[in-house]
Amino acid sequence: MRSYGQYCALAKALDVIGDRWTLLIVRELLLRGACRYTDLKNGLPGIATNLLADRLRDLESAGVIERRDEGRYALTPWGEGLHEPIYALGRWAGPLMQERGDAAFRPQWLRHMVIARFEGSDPQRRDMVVEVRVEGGEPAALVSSAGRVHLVRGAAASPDVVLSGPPDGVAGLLGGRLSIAAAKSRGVKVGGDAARLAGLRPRTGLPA
Amino acid sequence: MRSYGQYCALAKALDVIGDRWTLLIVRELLLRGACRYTDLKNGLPGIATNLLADRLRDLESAGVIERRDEGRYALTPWGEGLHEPIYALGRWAGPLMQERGDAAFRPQWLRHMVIARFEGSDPQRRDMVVEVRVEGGEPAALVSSAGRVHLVRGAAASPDVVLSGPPDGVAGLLGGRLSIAAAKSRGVKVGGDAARLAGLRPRTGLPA
DNA sequence: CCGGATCCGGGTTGATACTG
DNA sequence: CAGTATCAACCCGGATCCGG
Repeated sequence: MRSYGQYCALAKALDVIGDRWTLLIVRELLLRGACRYTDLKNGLPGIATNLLADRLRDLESAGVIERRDEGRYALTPWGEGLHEPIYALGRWAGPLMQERGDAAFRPQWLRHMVIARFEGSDPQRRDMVVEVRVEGGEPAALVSSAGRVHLVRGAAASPDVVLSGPPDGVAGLLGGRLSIAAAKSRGVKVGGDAARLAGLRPRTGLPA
Repeated sequence: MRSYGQYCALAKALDVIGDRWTLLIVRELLLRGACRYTDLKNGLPGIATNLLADRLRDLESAGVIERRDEGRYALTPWGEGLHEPIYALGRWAGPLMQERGDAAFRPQWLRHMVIARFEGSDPQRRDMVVEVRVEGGEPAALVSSAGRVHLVRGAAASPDVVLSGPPDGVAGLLGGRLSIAAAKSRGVKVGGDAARLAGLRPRTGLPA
């Protein structure tokens, strides 16, 4: 990318990650850890293969990613630091997630939404396990424990709540944009004690 | 901009602010409040006039900015929400600010750097006034009071410390990348009790 | 001077085909 | 699997021009 030529931190940041597709590549690496070329291509529907190769080269020479064993790509420690701006952007764009339309979806992106909303520790958070089954993806378990929320792969052993349905419905409910009733009307099935979901307590602005 | 067509909050955010120059326009509006077209053009050295007009149209139709009285452009409440991701990106890019080279500089960007590093309240922060005189700009006063740091226009009445010199030296010192000695070797003059600067206490990760 | 609009050359992106 | 090659379409940058 052409540099903005401005002695300003934001402009310098955009010199590195401002190109088209670049930040989405970092998103995939944040979500999934070290990835192979084909994993990235699959997690970035719509990218042209030459652009992916170009961006990976640029990111590596900028020091954001590095090549690991077996040709895997991974973020450097500095690259991991893009965590904060990326999730901040995701939270900002929450209102744009109302309609899915015909946009592509990958189940791993649900993890992104959960991190954006429940990141950090909240002592008042209730312990619980929510099984999440989004159409077209493998099941995952949202685990709230010791004040923190995680999303792990695989079905839950004994979930308190089970959520299943289309991506936009499940995402709207987990993202706090849809009430349980509204989510149901979008095709989401809620099993178990739905009222417990309120105990997840989304972040208010406190990280760490 | 062409949409990524992905049902992911980050991709949706980039659909809106991912175009070249767009986030820098928002930076100027965050720093200076409502701006006229010419103010923006001046704060964005290197932008082509047609691109500025295009971006302003796009941002308005997306709901990020709105036109006020006398043709001024201002952020909407949603647009103001870009504060967090923008300053997070600025903090991430701190290491890239080592060398100024021949990059353009505007004195108002110093404010951006101060916000990125000292944003939020810290009860252990010491009260003080630091006058900042960067070459080519009008003087400003960095005021630490009641745990918060602000940068206001104009010379200080009775500053505890006076900083003056070239942009990269002053920015390096305020940004924590240069020691006082290193900043002096880059042409920064430090008047008053330089040791007091340590009492500013940069943010550790706690907002609000 | 302010606030753009128009035009054009060159660079970037996107889609597809191809290769070790 | 992991890219490279090619080429058309689009976007960006720079210059110029125009109405108030």
